[in-house]
Amino acid sequence: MEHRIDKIKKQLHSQSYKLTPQREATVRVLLENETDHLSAEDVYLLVKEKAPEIGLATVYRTLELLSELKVVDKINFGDGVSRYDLRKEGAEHFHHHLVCIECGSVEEIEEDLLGDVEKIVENQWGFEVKDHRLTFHGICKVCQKQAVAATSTKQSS
Amino acid sequence: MEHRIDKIKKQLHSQSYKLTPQREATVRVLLENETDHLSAEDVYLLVKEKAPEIGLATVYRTLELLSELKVVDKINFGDGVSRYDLRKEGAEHFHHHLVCIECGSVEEIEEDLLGDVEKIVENQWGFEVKDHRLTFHGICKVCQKQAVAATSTKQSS
DNA sequence: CTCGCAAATTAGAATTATTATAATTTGACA
DNA sequence: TGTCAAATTATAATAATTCTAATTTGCGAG
Repeated sequence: MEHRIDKIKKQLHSQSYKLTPQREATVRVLLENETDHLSAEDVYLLVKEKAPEIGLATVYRTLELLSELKVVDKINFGDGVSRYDLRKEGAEHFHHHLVCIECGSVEEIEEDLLGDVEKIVENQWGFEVKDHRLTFHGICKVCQKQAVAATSTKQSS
Repeated sequence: MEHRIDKIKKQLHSQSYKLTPQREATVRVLLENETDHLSAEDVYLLVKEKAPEIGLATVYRTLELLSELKVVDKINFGDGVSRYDLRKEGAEHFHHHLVCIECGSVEEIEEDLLGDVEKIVENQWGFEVKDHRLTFHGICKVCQKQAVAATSTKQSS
């Protein structure tokens, strides 16, 4: 983890930003909750545990900054809040998401599934793709099993 | 257009909702601005021209309702506002968007480019896809041309 | 036809997320 | 050590959306 913090520190310095204690605490929270899709408020509450003097506005500003540096991506699953998601090291593009409409769980897909599609868009629409957002809405594995279980219970009773 | 309104009316009735004048005015605005990706506020202002007595809350409720019925899709391009986009008649899935990071223009892609990708997700992740959101961020045709023009001007001067 | 009721609508207040402001603090560097 | 820009803080302001309570609408029973 220290390695990744170091790397982010260098990225900041290369743009002449500093890794202040508040920023470091925020980054640590993001690293520790990498799979969680935290909202700004969530991050704020978690950071506050390590650094109680931090202000909400600072968290917002830090997340904004990390977003500019492409360290995190800001996403929106349709509820009114922005969520902030760390990019994997060296990832060129944003990863994809599977959002379950039953239980609300969010799964991530690292693989880039869009190579071919991007080529089509570039060739056929003349649009130079820089980044993408892809989210699938549907039923996750767990909820599918539960649905099957519920059905068979009903039938056998 | 009347045909499409009729169809929406039937959809509403099938769930025992009514097509009130306010709702009809809202639907008309959406139909007349089909390519525009209006925000709730935009819709409100346009509806107000035809039906000045309408309230903002009603517009929100109507858009919410249309969203449930899958007549419109609620999208979010990362600025803080939700936008509402009519589905094409009979479209199973939501269409895709190309958002230009230079000029902010939004282009739509009707074709379903994700058939193969959805199969991969279903087979490999066991996730039953019901719908998707796909947005590409990049440089549109027009801005690409302008960039080229600017470069060559600079070189020749 | 009209009465009553449920659904829909209205204006405006309330809530939530986010951004701006102005004063204060911090820390690198001369 | 003193200075100065950058960063942070608390708080106020704004923007988007939702809630509330009172009022209106319009269909179906009588």
